[in-house]
Amino acid sequence: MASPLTRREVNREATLVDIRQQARELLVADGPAGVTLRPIARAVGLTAPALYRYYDSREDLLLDLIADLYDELSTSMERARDSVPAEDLKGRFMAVTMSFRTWARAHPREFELVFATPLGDPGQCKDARLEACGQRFGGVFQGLFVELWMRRPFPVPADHELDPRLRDQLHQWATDNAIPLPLGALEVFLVCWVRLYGMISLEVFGHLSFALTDVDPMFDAMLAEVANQLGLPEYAEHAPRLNRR
Amino acid sequence: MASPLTRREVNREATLVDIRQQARELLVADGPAGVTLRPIARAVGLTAPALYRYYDSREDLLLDLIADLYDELSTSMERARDSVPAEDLKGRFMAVTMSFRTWARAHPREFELVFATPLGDPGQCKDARLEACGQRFGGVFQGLFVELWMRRPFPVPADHELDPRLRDQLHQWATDNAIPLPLGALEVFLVCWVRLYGMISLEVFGHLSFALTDVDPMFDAMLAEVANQLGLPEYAEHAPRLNRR
DNA sequence: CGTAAACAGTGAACGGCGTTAATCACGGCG
DNA sequence: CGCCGTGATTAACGCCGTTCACTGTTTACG
Repeated sequence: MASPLTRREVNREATLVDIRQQARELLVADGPAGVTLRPIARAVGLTAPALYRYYDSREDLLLDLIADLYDELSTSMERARDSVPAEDLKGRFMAVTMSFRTWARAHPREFELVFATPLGDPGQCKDARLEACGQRFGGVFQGLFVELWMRRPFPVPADHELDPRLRDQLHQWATDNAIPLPLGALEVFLVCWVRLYGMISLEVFGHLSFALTDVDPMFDAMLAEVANQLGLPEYAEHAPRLNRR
Repeated sequence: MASPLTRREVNREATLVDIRQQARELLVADGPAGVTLRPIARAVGLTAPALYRYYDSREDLLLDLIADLYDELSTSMERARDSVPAEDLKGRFMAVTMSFRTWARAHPREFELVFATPLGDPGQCKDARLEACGQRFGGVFQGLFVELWMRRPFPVPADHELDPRLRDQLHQWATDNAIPLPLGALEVFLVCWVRLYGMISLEVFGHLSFALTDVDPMFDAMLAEVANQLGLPEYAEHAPRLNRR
C-alpha cells in the first residue's frame, strides 16, 4: 500500500523543512538575532502569523533549528569517522575531531547558536529534542573513546586517586549510561572534551587572536598531545595502517 | 583649585553610571537580549531618545557595559591575587583562577555577554576600549605566569620541539608585547588558558551537565593538574608559606 | 455523496523595539 | 545680555513577536 500520509501532511513536512532552511540562511547572514519571523515567512511565501501553524513561537522554531544543526554536525562527524578504516582508531579520532573544528569554523553563526546559548538555569534542557541531539553528538566522541580504551587501554588515574566527590559523580554517570569504562578513563574523557571545546570556542569567538593569527598549528599540537595521552602513538601519523589489531 | 568639571559634566558622569547600572540590572534579569533602551531610560527617569545624548546606539551602550564588566572581573581577580602574600605564587595562582570561576558562576549573564559574544570576523575588536580591557584581563594571568616562570622555571618544550608555524606566531606575540618568556612557556600558557576557559564556559553554558552535577571537584582537579605542570608543588596546599623565596 | 470538522492561511491590530527629526529649555561663556 | 551647545521631550517610522477574527480548502465520517 502507498504511504499513509495525506497530501496535506506531505505538504506540511515540505513547508517545515523550507522554514528551517530559510531560518538558517538568515542565521548565517545576520546571526542569531537576525532569525526573525517575517523575513522567514516572506522567503517561504507566507505571512508571519502562518508560521504559528508550524511552531508555537519563535523560540520553538529556534529550538528546532538548533536540533537540525546539531544533527548536521553529528552526521558530518560520523561520516568523517566512517571514512577511516575501523582499525585505524587514531585516524578516526583525528578525523572526528578535525571534522568538529572544521564545521565550527565553517559555520561560526551556527556554532554560536548551538554551543553558546545557555541552556537555562534549571539544569535541565529546555527541550527533550536537544537532550537527544546532545546525546548523539557526545556519543560520537564517547563511542570512539570507549572503543579506544577497549582495544588498547591507556594509563588513567586509579579510582583512589580521584577526588571522592568527583568519583561519585563519574560513577553515577557511568551507571546511568552503561559506560563500561573505569572512572579514571571518564575523567580523562572529560578533560579531553574540555580542551577540545575550549580551543574551538576560543577560536570561533576570537579569544585567541590576542596571541595567534592562525590557530591551526596550536590545534594540531593539542590534538597530538591528546592523542598521545590516549595511547595513540605518533609514528602512525603518516602510516595509519601499521597498528593492526 | 577645585575640579575643572562644570556642574553639567558631573551630572553627565552620574547619569552615565546610572545608565550602565540600570542596563546591567536588565542584563541580569533578562539576559543580553533584555537590555533595551526604553526600560533603561525609564529606570533612569528619561525617555529613550535621551539616551542618544550619551551613546551613539544601543550597540555602543552594550560595548561600554561589556567594558565595565571586564573591568569588574579584572578588579576582582587582582584583588584576589593581592589578598595572598606575594611569595606564595601558588596561592596567588589559585586565588586568581578561582576568582575567575567564582565571578563567572555568580554572573552567568555577564559572562555570556563578555565571553560568548563573537567579536566580529574582521579579526579586530569592534572597539579599542575592549582591546584594552581584554589586555588588562589577560594581563592578570600573564603577569602571574611570567613571575612564576621567572622565580622558578618549570619544564617547557624547547623551541625546536614546537611546530615552526606555531613558533613563529608565539615569537611575534612575545616580541610585540615584550614578554620575557621562552616560546615553549607561551605555549604552556595558552594551553592553560584553553583549559581554564573551556572548563568555565562549559560549566556556565551547561555543557558539562551531561556528566556532572557539581563541577567543583573536577575544576579543583584540573587546577591541581595545571599547578603541577607549572611547578607548583602540592605539599604547599595547606601550608602556603613554606616555599619562601 | 455530502457535510462537519480540522487545517492552512490572511489581514488587521497591539504593544514594544531602535532610531530619527523637530522642537523646546536651560546652563555656561563671550 | 545674548548666544550656542547641551539635555531632554514628543511624534513618527519601520521593524519585531504575537493574537484575533475571518476565509477558504482538505480531510474524515455517517
